[in-house]
Amino acid sequence: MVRRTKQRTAIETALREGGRPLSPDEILTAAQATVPSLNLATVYRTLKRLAAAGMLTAIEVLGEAPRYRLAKEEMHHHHHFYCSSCQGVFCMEGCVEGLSKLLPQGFQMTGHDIFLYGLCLQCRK
Amino acid sequence: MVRRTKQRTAIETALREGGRPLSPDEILTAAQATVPSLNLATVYRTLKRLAAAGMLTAIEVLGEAPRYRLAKEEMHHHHHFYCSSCQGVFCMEGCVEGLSKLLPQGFQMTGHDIFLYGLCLQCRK
DNA sequence: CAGTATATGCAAATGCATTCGCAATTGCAA
DNA sequence: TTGCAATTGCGAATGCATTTGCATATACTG
Repeated sequence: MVRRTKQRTAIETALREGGRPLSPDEILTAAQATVPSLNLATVYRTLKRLAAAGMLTAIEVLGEAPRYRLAKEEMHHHHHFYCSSCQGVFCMEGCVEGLSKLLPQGFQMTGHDIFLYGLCLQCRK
Repeated sequence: MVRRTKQRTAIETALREGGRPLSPDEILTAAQATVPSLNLATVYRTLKRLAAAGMLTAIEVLGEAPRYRLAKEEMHHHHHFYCSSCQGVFCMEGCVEGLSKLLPQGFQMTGHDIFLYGLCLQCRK
């Protein structure tokens, strides 16, 4: 039977209110504001449980630990922005046209990813 | 003093003739056609040396080992295609317009990456 | 051709994100 | 409130790409 613990609540709250995909460490830090004793292993266990329940989506980042987000917030097609100052990942609405014109002759495209790099609003100040 | 050994020659040849960015393992396999005794550690040592000399560019792949390519072949702006069947990475010419319209208000873009996924010509057959 | 510093192969070591074992803790049904 | 199974924290273990130590092999100068 699944129990509702303060660590799980804190982790899910962190994910829900993060406003952007979070790395396991970012989740740990955010949730420790509520449950200081929280352990990284527990974060991973909870992420795994959420993922098994299909409630979590992973966002891979080039050369870094993946970021996680509640699936329902990640549902629609969109892309990500990576802040090279704070290492944060942000979601961006919309997409672009004409990607298939990049495709080499005879290749078949099933999907795509776009990553923009730069400075987020906070770090730009 | 730097020596020209058959393993280095084989590794550089593999990179030069690969026609696409290669992973350390792909480089190992390709170069072993010439030097069967070649060791993965030697591949890494050679890649490191090339990188230190600025002759090598790394292409990060989501959740996988990076691919490497001689810098002069990677010079111009372009993007990559990942074949989900053979795990190969291919270069694509060209780029797309309108990326900056994705940018959230107040964010500053310094660069971008585009990855297309699908099947390469070989795997489609 | 000999001498030696550079390279190699091998296996062991690292660094890392992630997972596990286990004893102690804690929700929650009765 | 009680009892126990689900959870947790902790440290040790894993899996992985990559690096290193060292004895052996080899390229290259003289």
